[in-house]
Amino acid sequence: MTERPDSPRSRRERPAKPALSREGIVAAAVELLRAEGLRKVTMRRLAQELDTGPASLYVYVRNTDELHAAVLDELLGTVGPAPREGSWRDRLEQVLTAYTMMLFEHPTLARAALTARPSGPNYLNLIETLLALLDEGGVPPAQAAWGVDMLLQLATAQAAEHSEQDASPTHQDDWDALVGALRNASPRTHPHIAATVGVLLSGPPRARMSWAFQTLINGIERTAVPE
Amino acid sequence: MTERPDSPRSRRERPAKPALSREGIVAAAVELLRAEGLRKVTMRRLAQELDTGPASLYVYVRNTDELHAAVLDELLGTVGPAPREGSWRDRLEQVLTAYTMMLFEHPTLARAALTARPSGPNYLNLIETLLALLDEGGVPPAQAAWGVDMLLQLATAQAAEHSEQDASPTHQDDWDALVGALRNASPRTHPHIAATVGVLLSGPPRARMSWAFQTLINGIERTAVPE
DNA sequence: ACCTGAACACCGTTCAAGT
DNA sequence: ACCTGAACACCGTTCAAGT
Repeated sequence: MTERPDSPRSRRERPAKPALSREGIVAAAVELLRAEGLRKVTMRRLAQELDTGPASLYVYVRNTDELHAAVLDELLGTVGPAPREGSWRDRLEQVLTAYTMMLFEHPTLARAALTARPSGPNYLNLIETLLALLDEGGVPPAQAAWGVDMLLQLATAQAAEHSEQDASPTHQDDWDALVGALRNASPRTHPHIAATVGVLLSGPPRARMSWAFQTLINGIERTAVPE
Repeated sequence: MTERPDSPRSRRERPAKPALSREGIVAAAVELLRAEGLRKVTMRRLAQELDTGPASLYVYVRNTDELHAAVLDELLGTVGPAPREGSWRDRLEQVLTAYTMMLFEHPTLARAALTARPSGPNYLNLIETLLALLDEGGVPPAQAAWGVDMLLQLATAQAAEHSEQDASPTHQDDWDALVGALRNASPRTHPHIAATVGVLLSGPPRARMSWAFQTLINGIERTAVPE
């Protein structure tokens, strides 16, 4: 299951030397992300892809983090608007799930998103959608406002953590080590772990994700913001 | 406000060439983290600190991620046991806050913790403590089990995101850009953002963190796990 | 003004060769 | 067996110099 670059030049036939521009750079970065993953979206590699030296990119992009944030906002456009059917709760979960799924495909991007917050139009639209749904559900505006932050954080963290894509051997080993440690926990020193280890590790990821969103929504509904 | 290595050899006088061992390596990594931050905890730099070549470390540590996970578990020992005073809710929040604060000092480590889960004894103890407190609060075991995962995820994500330490100019600029974008959101296209922008950005970080923990605890208390 | 070659100061990881 | 020098294949970012 190795990665295919798909085709080094897609979209158009790439004229000999397209003029540099921020949009062009970001577009090339997205293309590169799709083809080879974020780990390859480096200044040097991107410059190579654009037939120039790395220094040239710094005219349009402050640094690597900013580049990644721009890529994220671009991908956010993929998520699409809220569905029209179902309860506000279901629709809220659907939007969050769609956002999470998009990030699942690019775990490294999710990790970046946790720190470098995007501020592009697509991110704003997402926030607006979430606020509107919470409002529709009768959640007081203050709780909705603080809650949106948590919902996005949860979605991002889920993606950064559980990403199935990231089947790197190390990741798997870490997980196995944790599972082993939990299973072997002594009932004497760690009674609660021993008693609950079955549930601790149970449930398909989808079910846990759904439960997580509902749990957080329930909390947001019921927890007043300090005045 | 530049970083001081404090003193290249601390603790003991460092004999000419201490024998390599996993513990020695991890200890040196923690020392290096404290002195210069996780960004400097690289295989090469660590090897240099230990007077050897980078290849030698690979005998004891699988790779950089595993090294970071080991460092995290080591720091977890710092967090200490649950307090004895106060309601289970307060104590739960205190433990989570202590954990978060520890991670706040090392944002990069928090980011790493999101993916490379530790499985050392200190991590197990933390899980046990959280389970015990939820149990004391009468939260059904299944909800507590899934909830612990979320609580740790939230704490980690908070640290990775809001870390005040990470006052890197880029981070600040990103944030300013987002604030600007929210403030300028048109009431026509983004009515909910426009109406709520005050609260969206309000509140001291501590208050928001506390609210976030309480919100999640409330949700966990009230949301049944699918059978 | 805009662009970039070349350099600086780093990385992780592997492996053949040494002790 | 255990250890490691040296190499491979990369990084981000800066800046003096060119057009």
